[in-house]
Parts: sequence; structure tokens; C-alpha cells
Amino acid sequence: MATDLAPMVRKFSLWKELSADDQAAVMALPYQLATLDPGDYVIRQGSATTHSCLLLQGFAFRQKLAQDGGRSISAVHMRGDIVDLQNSLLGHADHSVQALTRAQIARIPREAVTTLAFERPSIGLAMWYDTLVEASICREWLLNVSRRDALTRIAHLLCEIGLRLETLNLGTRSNFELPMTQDQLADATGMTPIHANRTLQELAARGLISRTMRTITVNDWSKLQRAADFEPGYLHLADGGI
Amino acid sequence: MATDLAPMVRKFSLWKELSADDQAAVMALPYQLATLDPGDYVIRQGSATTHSCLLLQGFAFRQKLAQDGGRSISAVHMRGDIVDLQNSLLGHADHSVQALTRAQIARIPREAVTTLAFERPSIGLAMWYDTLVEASICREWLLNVSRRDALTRIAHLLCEIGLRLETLNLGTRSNFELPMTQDQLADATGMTPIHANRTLQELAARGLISRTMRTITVNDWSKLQRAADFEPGYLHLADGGI
DNA sequence: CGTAAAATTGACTGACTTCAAATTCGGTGG
DNA sequence: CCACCGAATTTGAAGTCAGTCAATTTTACG
Repeated sequence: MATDLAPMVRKFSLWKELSADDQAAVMALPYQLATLDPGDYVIRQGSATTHSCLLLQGFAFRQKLAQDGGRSISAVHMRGDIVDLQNSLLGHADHSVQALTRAQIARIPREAVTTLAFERPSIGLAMWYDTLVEASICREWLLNVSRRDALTRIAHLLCEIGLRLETLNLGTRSNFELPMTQDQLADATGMTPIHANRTLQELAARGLISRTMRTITVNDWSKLQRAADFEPGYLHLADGGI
Repeated sequence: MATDLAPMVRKFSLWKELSADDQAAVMALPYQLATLDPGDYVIRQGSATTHSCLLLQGFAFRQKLAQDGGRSISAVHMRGDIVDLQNSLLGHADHSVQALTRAQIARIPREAVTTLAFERPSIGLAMWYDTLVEASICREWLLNVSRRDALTRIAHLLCEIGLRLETLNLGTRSNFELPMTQDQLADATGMTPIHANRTLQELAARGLISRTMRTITVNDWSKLQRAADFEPGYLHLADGGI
């Protein structure tokens, strides 16, 4: 059997224990592989949705645009994330998803996903759970943008990304490669790229992080966590499942 | 049969057509009624979750607190909203839900909800869809707070609330009673109550709205909509279902 | 190398916040 | 019916965090 969809099984297993049968059923989903370059669209705001996309490699992000061109990045996605469960069940995409880096995805027909979800409740619950965790992260970002100052906002995002990369063995929380530009960092924290740049410098000046271009080294995790007002509960990484 | 849960059927029917059997199954869910005063908690951040709560009457809101006491309101809920599908499937509540006005709720055991969802896929899909629409609204709010100025932010929230009230026959989009204080309005739009107050005055000064205390009259809906950068697609009110 | 994108720097501006006080509203009891 | 009180709203003045504009430097990459 092809094991391309193994990251999906790993993701679901974070939320709910799956039997061997369930795991096999996930891996047996029909799919089409595709490779994306940075900036390529996984789905475009307003278009009809027919597929769910699993991110196999690389990074992606969700974004919405304001009338004046202002951009809001509402999520960053990593290997194993089902980048498009959010949009694909709704009739129309209310936002866009784009590749952040070079990325590989698997496109799965929408009906195959929903059918599987209801044939196998464990899988269905894991999917549902997954969308709820995304919503939880979105609420935390809303708090981040609306009630924290620039330094805290950037620090918070760095904590979240570091921790999530560590969970995927793509780095450690104290040393990782930031997969986004300062422009994107700014759009994810609701500030200008100029100020995002100055805030990164301020974090370094205070000794909380060291950095070279995209590499972030956290000098003292618990100190950064405090400065970031970062409480990882909202990621629901160790909730004990459903 | 008791018809207390009829608002839930109406809500689900927005997302997916339900058979008579399905409708009966929803109404037959076990529940306990409770009445809440303004400020009473439906669920408290951090606590374990055992029930889903349906809002039968009145208004409620979701909130999260920052370390420094700053509050972010991440959703406003109305009659028929399942206020706690978000929290109740996750092990721990990552945010609080409180009554905004005097309110009546029905508490439904979590297992009854999930069991029904998988016994009857139409109902399950409607529930899932409901949580996805909430996530969509959250992303729009994130854009609102992070990339729009104060005037546009407040106008946008007024448009959303007006439209949702109209959908529930609790007013019209051009004339409705705002169910929240200016303090709460400020926490939902990421600004200070002082500035929220001045922004309301500015909206009135520009002739976009008239108001007496909590009553909002929209003088020219399409003008307000333009000023608000309000595109109602994110509410998914007429997607044609799944 | 050469080029475009990304990062960085500097000076200036302004939208929103902060702090402090006054006024109005809504409900309660005399 | 009116006096009272806390909550909500409103007003004013001064301060600041972050935005804007414009230019320079560094980096990635063919």
C-alpha cells in the first residue's frame, strides 16, 4: 500500500487513537499528488471547493484580504495538516490558502473524506477535533492581535511555531528555522513589516532570542514564554483525546 | 414531545436539510434547562467539559483573557446557537462563555450529542458545518481587528450583528437593539471603550447610523456596508448547504 | 556577477491610548 | 412619583506605540 498519507494518520492519532483498520482506511483514501512553489494557491477565496488537501511537505498559510489590500494571515500550516478541511465542507472558500515554501500536497475528493468520516466515527471525530483545534488557535490569534503589544505578539508567534515544529520533529522549540518572511510575520501579527523587523531586533536586544536571517535560537525558553504570554493549552496537544 | 430544542432544528436546517426523523431525533435529545443572568458563566476557561449548551433565549459571548487582564471577545451568540460545541468536544475549555443578557440555555450531555452526530450523518454534518462557520467568522474577526481602522471595525461588527439578528427575526438589519455595552463592543473590536464610544459618534456624525443608547438605526445600509468593508459571504448563510 | 526580493535604517506623523472627571441612564426602594 | 446609586456613557487633554514614507543594505539565486 502507498504510504503517502501516513502524515494524516499521525495527525489524527494526536487527537484520537485509531485502530489498525481505521489507519488502513485513511491510507486507502484516493488522492492526487501535487507540488507547489511558494505563493502557489491551494485554494482561492471565493472559488467552489471539491477537494480536501493534505500537506505532505513544506509549509502553507491561510489568508484573507481587506478591501484596501491589507492582508491577514490566519494560520500557518505544517506537514500533516489538513489544509483544507475548513474550506472544503463549506460551499465556497471564504479565504485563500497558499504555499509558504515549496510544498507537496495530496488532493482528496471531498466526498471520500465525508464518507470515511461517517463510516468510521473514530476518524470522523478526529477530523472534527482537528477543525476545532484550528478554531481554538484562531481565537488565540485574535487575542494576540487585539490585546497584546508588538513584542508580546511576535514572541507569542515564535513560541507557537517553535513548539509545533518540535512536535513534528522539524526542529526544537529552542532552535528552529522560521518558515516565513518578515512580511508574512507582520501579516500574521497585525503590524507593519517595518515594525515586525524592529520588534525582532528588540527581542534579540533583550537577550530573549538570537537569530541569523531565518534561524531562531531561543536563549531561555521559559523567559520567552513569559514575555510572550504563551500558554500552550490552546493547541490541545495533550488533552487526553475526546 | 417537548419543543424546547426547536431552535436547534432551525439552526441545523440553515446548514442542511433534515428529514422529519432527523428533526425528531434532535428534539428528543436529553437536556436540562437553566436561566442565566448577565455575566453568568456557561463554561469557564480551563474547566473540563461535559455538556453542550444550546442558547434558547438571550445573548452570550466567548472571551479569552490576556495575562495583563486585557479581554478579547471572539464571538457573539444568539438564539439557536450551540454555544458550546467548540469547547465540549475538546477535553478542556480554552476560553470562557458568558451570558451577555438574561438568557435561557439547554444543557445537553456531550455523549448524546456525539452519538447522535454519528448515528445520523445529516445531523453530524450540520453540526460540523456549524463549527466551521464559527471558524470562518473568527477568521473574519481576525482580519477586522488586524487590518481595519476603528471606524471600519465598528461598522463591520454592526453590519454582522444586524444581519444575524434579521436572520433570526429579532430585528432588521437597519433597525435593531445592540445586545452589548460599549465596553464589550470595544473588546470585540480590539480597542478601548473610550475610542469605541468616539467611533460610534463618528459613525453618527457621518450620517451612517442614528442611535439612542442601545438602539441602532442604519440610515443607508449599502453605504454602511461599503464603509464597513462588509462582505457577508463569510457567514455562509446561503451557501446551498454541503 | 547581476538582479530582484528581503531585511534594515532613519525621520516624521498620527491613530489610538491613557488618565481623569463629568454626565446620563436604568433600576430600586422610600 | 421621586430620590438615590452604581453602571454605562460621554467629554477633555496629553502621551505613545506603531504606522508611513523614503532610502539603503543584505541576501538568495540563476
